[in-house]
Amino acid sequence: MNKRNVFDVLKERGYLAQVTHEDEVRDLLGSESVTFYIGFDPTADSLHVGHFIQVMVMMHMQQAGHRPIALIGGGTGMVGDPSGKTDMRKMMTKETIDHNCRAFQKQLSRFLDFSEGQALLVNNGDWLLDLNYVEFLREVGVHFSVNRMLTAECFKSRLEKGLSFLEFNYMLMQSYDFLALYRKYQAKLQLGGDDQWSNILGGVDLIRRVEGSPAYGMTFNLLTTSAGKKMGKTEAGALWLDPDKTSPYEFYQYWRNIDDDDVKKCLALLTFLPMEEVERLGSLKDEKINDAKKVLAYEVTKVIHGEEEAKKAEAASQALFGSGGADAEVPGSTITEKEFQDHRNIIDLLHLIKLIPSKGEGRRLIQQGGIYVNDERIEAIDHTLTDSDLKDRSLMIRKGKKVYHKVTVE
RNA sequence: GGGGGAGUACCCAAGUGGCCAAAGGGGGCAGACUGUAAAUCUGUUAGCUCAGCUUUCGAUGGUUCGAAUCCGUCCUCCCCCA
Repeated sequence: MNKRNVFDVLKERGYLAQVTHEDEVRDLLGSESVTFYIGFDPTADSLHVGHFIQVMVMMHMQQAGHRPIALIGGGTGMVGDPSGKTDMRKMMTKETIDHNCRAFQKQLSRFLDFSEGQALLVNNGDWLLDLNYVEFLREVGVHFSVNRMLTAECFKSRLEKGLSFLEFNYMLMQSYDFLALYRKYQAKLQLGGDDQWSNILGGVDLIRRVEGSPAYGMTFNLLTTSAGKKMGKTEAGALWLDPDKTSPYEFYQYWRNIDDDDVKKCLALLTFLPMEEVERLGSLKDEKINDAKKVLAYEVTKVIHGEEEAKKAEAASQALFGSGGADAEVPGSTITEKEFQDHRNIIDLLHLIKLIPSKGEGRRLIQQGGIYVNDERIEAIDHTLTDSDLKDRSLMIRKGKKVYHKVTVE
């Protein structure tokens, strides 16, 4: 542990948003192995890039010799965090939550070393679900001032739109998590996205009051674009870590196409490249910054999907957009001879391979000149494909400028 | 529990008997320009067998030649009072 203080690393890379006690936390992280935790609520069956920032932090921390606890919110998920949300969350069934928890576990174990207790994975359902209401109120509830809670930033938007008592309790539950982890594993530090600030403070205060011991909290910047919007959104919704929900190719392409202004930030937050390299790549201008985007896309894809998938995605992108070899694995689908014969009409085929959600959309696309077959623009909405369109039993369809889809007939 | 208000397409939001598949904005998609970027401009954005038809304005049942718009019931949410 002769490395730099991880606190400085996190700060330099731009993760830090708020810290409860900056100097103390820095000293602590520099002097001993600290057990810390980050919670993940199982709101979907895969983590997405928003979560990934937190995972990156955990990796940095673990590399620096600290012990991460990944907390999966099997208990808090039953309530739903109202922080920053404008609408009430849909209540999820217990089955869904369990299913999502397992998916999270699987994904997290790819990024952190859980062997020999170097990192822990716990589920707060283990202690939250069997709580006795009155006991909980007496032990935890007494320490919370409703007056103060109401002034918390995280409830602000909900005080205008409505907030149920169920969700109002979320803060207490998360605070109790911290206390439980403190007691069980001596966790002294809770990390989280900046939207978790109020919830984290709740836990820090609770431990200080109940145990009379110091506890700390620290939040990280959310992944936003330079325009301030949440990043990691695609037309299909979030950018998922699950390759079945967002393919490595799509994933790679997302980062390849990111705004110039966001390149440097993403390199720092989402890759392990040394900061000198981040600085160098991030300061490239105009066309040159495309090189930085390629590095970014490759590196992020590598961390999440592995080197092999990253190379494939890179090769496919090169083949489609550059001058690379044509035999790379480009995205596409395989159909049978019969399906091809039955869908010779271009719109039918587009619909079959799910490149368009409806045939009306297909007509519009063609009328606007957005569909290409083997690099030739399709002009008529009743265009019919022939066998001679098949080159090597396949044809390349392009939708718009960037969506490539190779159809192979078997 | 009493009183008031609201539920409209992916989101916000106009529309209060026919001219409404429904203004406007956001977002999405496509075209132009580019650097597989951003900004900008243009078009488009319920479905289908597309100059025609079908389904949509919280749910359901009515009134009417005709309803997102009127009436009844129900559901959900918000505000004020208790």
